[in-house]
Amino acid sequence: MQEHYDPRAIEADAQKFWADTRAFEVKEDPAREKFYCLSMLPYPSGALHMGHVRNYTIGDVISRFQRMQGKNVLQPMGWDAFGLPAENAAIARGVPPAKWTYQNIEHMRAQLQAMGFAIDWSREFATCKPDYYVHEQRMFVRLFEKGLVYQKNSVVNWDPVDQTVLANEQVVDGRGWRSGAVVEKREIPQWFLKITDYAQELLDELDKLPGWPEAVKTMQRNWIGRSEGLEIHFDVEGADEPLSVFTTRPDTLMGVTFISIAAEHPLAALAAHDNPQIARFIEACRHGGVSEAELETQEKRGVDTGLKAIHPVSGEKLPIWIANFVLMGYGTGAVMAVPAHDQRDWEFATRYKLPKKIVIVDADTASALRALGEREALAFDPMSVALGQAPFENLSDARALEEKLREFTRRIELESAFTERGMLVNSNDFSGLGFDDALDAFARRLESEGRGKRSVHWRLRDWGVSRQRYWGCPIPIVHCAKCGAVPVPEDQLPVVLPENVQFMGVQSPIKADPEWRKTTCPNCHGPAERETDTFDTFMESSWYYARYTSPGASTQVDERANYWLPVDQYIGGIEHAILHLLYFRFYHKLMRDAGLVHSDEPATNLLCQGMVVAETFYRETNGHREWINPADVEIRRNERGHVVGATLKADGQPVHIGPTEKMSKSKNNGVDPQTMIDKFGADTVRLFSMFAAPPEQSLEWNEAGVEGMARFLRRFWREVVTHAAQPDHPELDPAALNVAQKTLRRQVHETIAKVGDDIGRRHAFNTAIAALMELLNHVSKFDDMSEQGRAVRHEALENMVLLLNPFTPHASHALWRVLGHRETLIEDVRFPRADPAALVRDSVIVAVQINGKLRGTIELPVSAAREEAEREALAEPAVAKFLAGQIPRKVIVVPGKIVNIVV
RNA sequence: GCCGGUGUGGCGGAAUUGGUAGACGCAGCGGACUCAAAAUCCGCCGCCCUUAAAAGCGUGUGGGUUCGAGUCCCUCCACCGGCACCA
Repeated sequence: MQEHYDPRAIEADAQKFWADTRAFEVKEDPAREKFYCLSMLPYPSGALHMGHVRNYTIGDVISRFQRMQGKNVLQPMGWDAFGLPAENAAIARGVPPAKWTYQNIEHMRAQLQAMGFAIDWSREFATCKPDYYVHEQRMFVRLFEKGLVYQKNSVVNWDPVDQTVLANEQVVDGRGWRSGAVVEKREIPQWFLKITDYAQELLDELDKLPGWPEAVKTMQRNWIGRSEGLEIHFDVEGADEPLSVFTTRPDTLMGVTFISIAAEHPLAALAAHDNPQIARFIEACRHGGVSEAELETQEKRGVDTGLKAIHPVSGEKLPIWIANFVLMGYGTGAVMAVPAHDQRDWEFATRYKLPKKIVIVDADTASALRALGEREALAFDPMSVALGQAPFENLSDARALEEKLREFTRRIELESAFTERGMLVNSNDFSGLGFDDALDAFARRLESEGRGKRSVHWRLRDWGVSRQRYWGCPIPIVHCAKCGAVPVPEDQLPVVLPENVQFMGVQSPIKADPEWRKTTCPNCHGPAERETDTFDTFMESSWYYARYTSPGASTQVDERANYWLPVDQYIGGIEHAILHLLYFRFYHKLMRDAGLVHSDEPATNLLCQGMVVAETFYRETNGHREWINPADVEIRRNERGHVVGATLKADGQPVHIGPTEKMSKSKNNGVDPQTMIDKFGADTVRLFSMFAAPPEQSLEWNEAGVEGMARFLRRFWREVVTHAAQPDHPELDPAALNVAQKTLRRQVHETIAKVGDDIGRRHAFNTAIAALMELLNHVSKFDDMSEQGRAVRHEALENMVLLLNPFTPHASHALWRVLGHRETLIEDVRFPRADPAALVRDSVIVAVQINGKLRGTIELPVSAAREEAEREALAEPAVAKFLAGQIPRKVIVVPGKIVNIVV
């Protein structure tokens, strides 16, 4: 065996062995416990980036660890192959998207294999192949028949120069990224999946996912956004139809001073009819992007329509305004405005000098009002309060209350809305009620008069799956002049996307080609046209996990799915916390309801890993920043190790140090994993990416740190090889060990316990590796060459090889043989278990504090009683000095940890 | 704007249930080995004052709870992720 650690040779050897023995191909085995470990599938963008390396290393560590627990572990891999970047490459370089995609897959597969991931490659697929997406089209047709699919108009970003729909990503500062033209909103018919039919279940079942991070579940709950409230109908002067609004704050109904409607609302069009100023405002609202972030941060503006709504309780006439922050897609496209109790309405009302009417007071004020016991007090308009003249018996109480109300109204008038729940005032016979009673009372009143009803609203909107792009799965619909939209019959599926195409400009080749869409109607057999939109790529990534379980199945999945599902551990980026992970859960329920799978949820445990970041460097000329790759920069430090500057290696001239940011092309701070693998080997890269940060935090790539990992592996290699060259030793006899031998053995078993817990339960891979480094430090210092000394060392090294195997499988594969083992497939050796007898300690160090400050430590037998601990603590010289004769008031003893003396 | 997260030495991070803050690694400093360099090995390494010892300070800010707070509560600040057509 090699004396020096040579990653290139040992990694090639181990990978060849795994490939030759098909070590990671698995099949269903009901007799064994299964473990399905899934990492989010990559988009084949061209080359592996560090985010992939991190994601798949985490998955691989968990997979190999679970396999060492004796489980039947499935770890598959595939390609999320449809998407926008392939079209961009096609437009820029003239390569067809399919060809570009397949080339990328070839390259990236080889890179994944060079990382030594324990993947069952026999199950691999790319989502852009017809034998994958045919099942998606069939499911869509069935959902269409079930009534879970519908078509409606929806707003998109429209580039008026390129004459194309833009993705939100392609809109930069409200302009098209290629043309620079100001984008417009345009409504076009699009297909939707009724995810809202599953809103309640998607919400409720979050409670049945203890293995998902709280942050993700909270984000999903907020995204689904169930809210209970009232739908209220306001009559509109001169209109036949009432105007409906939904509110979660019906208690503020008597504080409504105007109504805001979206620019796309039918009443807005009505008002614009004979008013060019309103028409201009609506036109202005058509510019800018459609993303929520953009709409919510734009300056709040509006225009009075001149129309009046009638308050359903007071009969008051309320102005109707068009406001740019009201979204037609949310709720009813109209909101009742209560400026005194809603911050957004407050800002709008302040800007346009609309009245604010206070109808809620805080608990404090409420109890003061109640204490006065004057029913009439509740009816006062706090805005024009004059309690001094009110018929109160106790004048000083009245004055104090008046002062309180003045301050309250001043704050609402000048500073901000009062948005908390409280007690109703100034609200006719509803005054004096709290939130819940007010909701009941208003609901009863409005329902009896047919002016409203209780209702539940969801923030969640139906899933729009239409994309006006070429490189996606064709939507299996035929448009017929006579029969309308008709789904393609199942026996005519798949509708195949042509792969050998040429891009002329930016338009989708299947939209540009007048022939492709020509077909006959499946219904009437007359001439008809195919849908030329394709599916959102989230469609493919919503069910790929199920397809891995059933390679080659003629249906979407077969019975094998119910052996493997649900996924036991899912791993991917936190950026997918909402959209992908919600569609993924939704699609699983669709498959369940189609009888394809038996479980309710697709994955029981979820780990969201943080991103990979790196330092940035740049030079600035005339305000233009030229970003320099970290690999080309040398850091300068002072004698204390503080960074004092950086220079370009090529010319020695200084460069600026920028912030540490997510690796990206634009900041040129990406580090190529391939370069790292070539230089250090896959095991070192794997080890560093697991050591540098806990998995859910961001990871800062640092080449000096990678060298540290290489150093550790070299030391470990040398330790094992040196030990293996020693003469054979007798069997380890725990009873015959001296103190130093016993100590090392205890450290070995403590490390076994810690590493197993850190990987299996905590997913704290970084501290697992730190514990192994610490143990290597202990082993290196242990220079006992006696027979039992060698036996203890052997036990230590053998266990370390196994504990490291999930992280550094190639090195462990080789070192297992160095230690004389004949069985070659290390994955079939079980993960070590700590020997409880080896963990026993005789004494323990206890900290002694005075008033919570550390003043000394004492060593006590493990079995020491409280009294003994207290006595020893007070006798400790450093402690006695601090006490200086003071009498302890109280002594707190936490056995084995701390003694705190309070004086 | 809304929702979620993070903040600890020069740097990445550790402290798992409220109990010795800084494990482990990097960088730095000193030394050994060497003709020399690399590699390797040994030691030091939060800040401040100091010859040293000792004390004091210290987990983004300000406050609170507790015998005891990086950890719990409130406030503010900064940064990161998502916001429905990037994947």
